[in-house]
Amino acid sequence: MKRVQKIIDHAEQRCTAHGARLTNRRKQVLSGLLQSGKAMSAYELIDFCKARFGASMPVMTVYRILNFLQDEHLVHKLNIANKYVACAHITCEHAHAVPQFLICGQCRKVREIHINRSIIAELRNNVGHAGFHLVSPQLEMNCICDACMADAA
Amino acid sequence: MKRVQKIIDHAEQRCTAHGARLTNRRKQVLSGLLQSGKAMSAYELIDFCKARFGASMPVMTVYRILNFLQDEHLVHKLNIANKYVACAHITCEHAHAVPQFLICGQCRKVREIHINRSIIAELRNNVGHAGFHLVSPQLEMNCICDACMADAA
DNA sequence: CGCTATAATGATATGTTGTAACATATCAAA
DNA sequence: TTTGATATGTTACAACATATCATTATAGCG
Repeated sequence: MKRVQKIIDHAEQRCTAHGARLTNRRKQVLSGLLQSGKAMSAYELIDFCKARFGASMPVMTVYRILNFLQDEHLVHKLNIANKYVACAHITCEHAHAVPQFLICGQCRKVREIHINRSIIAELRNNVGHAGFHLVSPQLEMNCICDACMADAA
Repeated sequence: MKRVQKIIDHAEQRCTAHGARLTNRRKQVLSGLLQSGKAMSAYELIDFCKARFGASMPVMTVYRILNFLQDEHLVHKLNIANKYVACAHITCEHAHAVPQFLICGQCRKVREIHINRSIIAELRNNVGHAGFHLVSPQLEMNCICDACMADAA
């Protein structure tokens, strides 16, 4: 799991760069998400960390840590599924791009892709005209993946 | 409340047109959402219907009806807020356009606007390239409304 | 019309997700 | 070493949602 360690190191640098601390607990939660490689609910994540690291954590702690990681742009919440995923591009230096999450309604697989800036600009424009300001333009889409599509046929 | 009645009638026509039944209970739920004019959780909706129509409904019934109404494209679920809204354009004849929901993180106000077809096309295109098919491209955005923005300043 | 199959609703219990409120631990700086 | 800030733990509960089985309504048919 060299890859995960590298990402964690990178994340830690990013945190310390502005005075936030990526503590052990926080590393465990982030590692859990990274190692599992998929979206998990807070409760699934607790089980996973318990099994993997022997680290049993109260629910409250996990939620707080997930919020912290979201604030640090290391994790996203998928509202459609009530699950959390590690950001796919933690190691990117450039400002974090806008993620578009594709969630298969059948098998729950999640794919994170990124969006053309012009689209974001137009959405942001719409929002402005309606008397709102965009906080986070993260998009989630109800999809079916090709595999499930084929199964259904 | 002539306006609501008109919308209900229209919705009923649309249902019967393909053999679905807009029963009394279902009308009550839809009317509740229309009359309140805002997004409500299932439990809020129960209270509202109770107060307005004296119609007390078990939770299960409301969720079933909300699902039915979503299948009929008469209601949308806002995943960010776990709330439900009546579709703003029930009476439109044309195929239902893609809604973009702006949700104020402060006061929870919801605004439904619509999206340029070119954007949808591009999103759909992205999705296709990633090996998924779009089921419903409804967008939800974390926003702050101008009023709350002003208050904060 | 009455019968029957199907769809809709009701009732109860339980599962899942998330937060409030308050206590304790940890660590670094004064 | 005290103090203050941040992080974590504990308990209790609120909010959201579904499973299951019973009951009622409705449409369609003979």
